[in-house]
Amino acid sequence: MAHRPPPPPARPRRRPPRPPGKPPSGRSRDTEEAFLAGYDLAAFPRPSVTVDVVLLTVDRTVPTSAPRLHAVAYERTEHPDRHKHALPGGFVRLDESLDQAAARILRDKAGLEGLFVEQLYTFGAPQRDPRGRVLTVAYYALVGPERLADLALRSSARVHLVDVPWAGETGGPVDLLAGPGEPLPLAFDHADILGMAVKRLRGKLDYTPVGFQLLPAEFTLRALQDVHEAVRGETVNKDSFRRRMLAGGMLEATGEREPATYHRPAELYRFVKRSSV
Amino acid sequence: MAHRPPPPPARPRRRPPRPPGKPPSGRSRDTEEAFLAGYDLAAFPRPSVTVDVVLLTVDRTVPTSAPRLHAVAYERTEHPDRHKHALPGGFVRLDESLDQAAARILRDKAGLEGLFVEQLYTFGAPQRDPRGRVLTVAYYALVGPERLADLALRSSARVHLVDVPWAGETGGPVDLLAGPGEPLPLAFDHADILGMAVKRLRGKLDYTPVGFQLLPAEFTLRALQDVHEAVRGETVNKDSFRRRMLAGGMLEATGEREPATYHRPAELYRFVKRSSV
DNA sequence: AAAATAGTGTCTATGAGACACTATAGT
DNA sequence: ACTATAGTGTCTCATAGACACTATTTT
Repeated sequence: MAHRPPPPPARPRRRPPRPPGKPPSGRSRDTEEAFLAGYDLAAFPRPSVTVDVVLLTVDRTVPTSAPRLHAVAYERTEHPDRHKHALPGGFVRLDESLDQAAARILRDKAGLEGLFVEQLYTFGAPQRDPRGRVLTVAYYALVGPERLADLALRSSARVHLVDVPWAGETGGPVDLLAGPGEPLPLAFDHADILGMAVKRLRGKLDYTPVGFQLLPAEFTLRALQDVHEAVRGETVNKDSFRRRMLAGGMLEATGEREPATYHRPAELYRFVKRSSV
Repeated sequence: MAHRPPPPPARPRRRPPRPPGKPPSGRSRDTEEAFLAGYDLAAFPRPSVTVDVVLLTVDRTVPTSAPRLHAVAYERTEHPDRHKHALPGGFVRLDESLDQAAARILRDKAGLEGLFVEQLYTFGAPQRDPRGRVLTVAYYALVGPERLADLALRSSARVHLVDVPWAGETGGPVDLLAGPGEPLPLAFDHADILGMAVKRLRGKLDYTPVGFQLLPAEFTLRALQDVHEAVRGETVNKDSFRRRMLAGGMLEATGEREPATYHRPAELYRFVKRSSV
C-alpha cells in the first residue's frame, strides 16, 4: 500500500525560492551554473509519487490442487479505503531512484532482498487517490514460495490467491480471493495494477527466463511446468514444454533427484545464464 | 523536451495546510471525510514530473535508399544541456492524466492528434536533471511520414535519423544522426528513452498490429515490409512476410492499385480490426 | 522488347502436438 | 504386482524460408 498516513511532525521541505530580479526565461546569456541557481522547479505544481510493488509467487505447497498464482497484499488500517487490501508501497524519497524505492519497499515491508524486480507501468489518473494528486510507479517482483514461508511472522502482509478473469494477454483488472469464490476488495486502482502485472508476466514468460524466478534454485521440469501453467492459467503440452526448455540451453541437470515422492522421482535442474546471445 | 523554463509569474500552488490539533496518524475512528480533510500530502517531499514523447516515423520519401526509422527532436535553447537535442515534453498538470499530458504535448509541440500513443517507461534517476529531482514518464507515439510533412512550418521540431547500435531487442541508449556519420547529442537521459522506445517498438511489431500506425491509411505490402525492415534494422523474408500478413486477417484489399510506378503497380491494402479474438 | 517489381506454387526444414512405449520410485 | 509419474522415440501437421515461375506495368 502506497498510501500511509504522514509522519506526525513533518512539514514539507520547500525548494529555495527563486532569487529576485533574475527571471530565468528570455534569451539570457548566463552560464549554466547561474541559470540553475535561478531556476525554481517549484514554479510548476508537483504531484506526490509513490511506488507500489506487485509481489507474485506460485504456491505449489498444496499438492492436491493445481498450483496457482498468488500475490502479497495488506489490509489497510486507515482511510481512505480502510479495510480494503492494498499492494505494498510507499512514497518515493528524493534521494533514491525508483528502482531503489521498489527494493526498499520489498525490504521494509516483506523482508525480502535480491528478488527479480522490474518496473511495470505508471498510473496517474487524477482521481485515483482521494487525498490528492498521487502518481504511482508500479513494479512487480517474483519470488519462490519458500521465501515467503515466514512472511506473516515478519509483517502484516498476507499471500492471496490471484483470480484472473480473462485469458491470454487480454488484460484488465484482476482481483484477489480471500477464499474460494470470496473476492478480496482492493484499494484504489490496485486491481488495475495487479492486472497489468499478470499481463506483463504472461507476456514475458514465453521468451525470457522469468519462470525460474518463481522457483527455488533447484527444481524439476514438472515444477517449472506447474509455474508456467499457473501463470498462464491453462495447461501446456508436456512433451513440447520439456523439449523447448531443454533445447533452450538455460537448464543444467544436477544429477540429483527429487526426494520423497510416491512415484518415480524426477531429476533436479538448475537455471544457468546462457553464455552466448 | 520536458524541461522548459518556468513561466515568469507562477508561484506553486500550495496544498491547504493540515488543520491544527487533529493528527491523522494513530487509531482515530474518524470518518473518511474527516481523515481526508486532515491529511497533508505535502508532508512528503514531492518530485517534479514531466512527460516526454518519442515521436517515431519511418521515412520512405527517399526512394533511392532503404527506409529508416526517424524521431522528432528539438534543439534546446536554454540551460541545462543548451544546444543539445531533446524529445518533446513538458510538466504534467495536476488536473490531467498522464495519457492526456502526452496527447497535449503532441498537440502543442507537433500539431498532431489522434496518433497511436503508449506509455513506455518512467525514468527516475535522482541526478538525471541538474535542476533537481525530476521524474519523466516517457511515452512513444507513431505517425505516418505524410503527417510530418509540414512539421517544420508549425514548430521548431525536426525529424532526425535514428541510429540503433544494437541488434534485435538487446536494448541500450540510441542516438540521433544529424547527417551521415554525424551524431546529434541528446540532452539528459533522452538517449536512454529513445533506446527504450526502439526496443519496445521492435518487440511489439511481431505480435501486434502496430506497423500500420507508421503508414497512411492505404498502403502496399511492400511498404508494410519496408516499415518492418526499418524498425527491425534488418531485411525480412518477402514470401513469408506476405503470407503472415495476409493470413493474419488484418488486411483488406482495396482493389485499387499503387499509382505512378515504373514497374508493375502493387495492390493497395487497408488495415481492418480483427472481428474475432 | 527490356527492366523491374508484384504475386503464385511448391519443396524443404523446423518445431509443436499427439501418442505409444519404457523406466523407476513407493505401496 | 500395482500405481503414478518421469522420460524417450516417432509420427503428423503447421509454418517459415528458399526458389522457380508467371504477371503487369513503364520506358
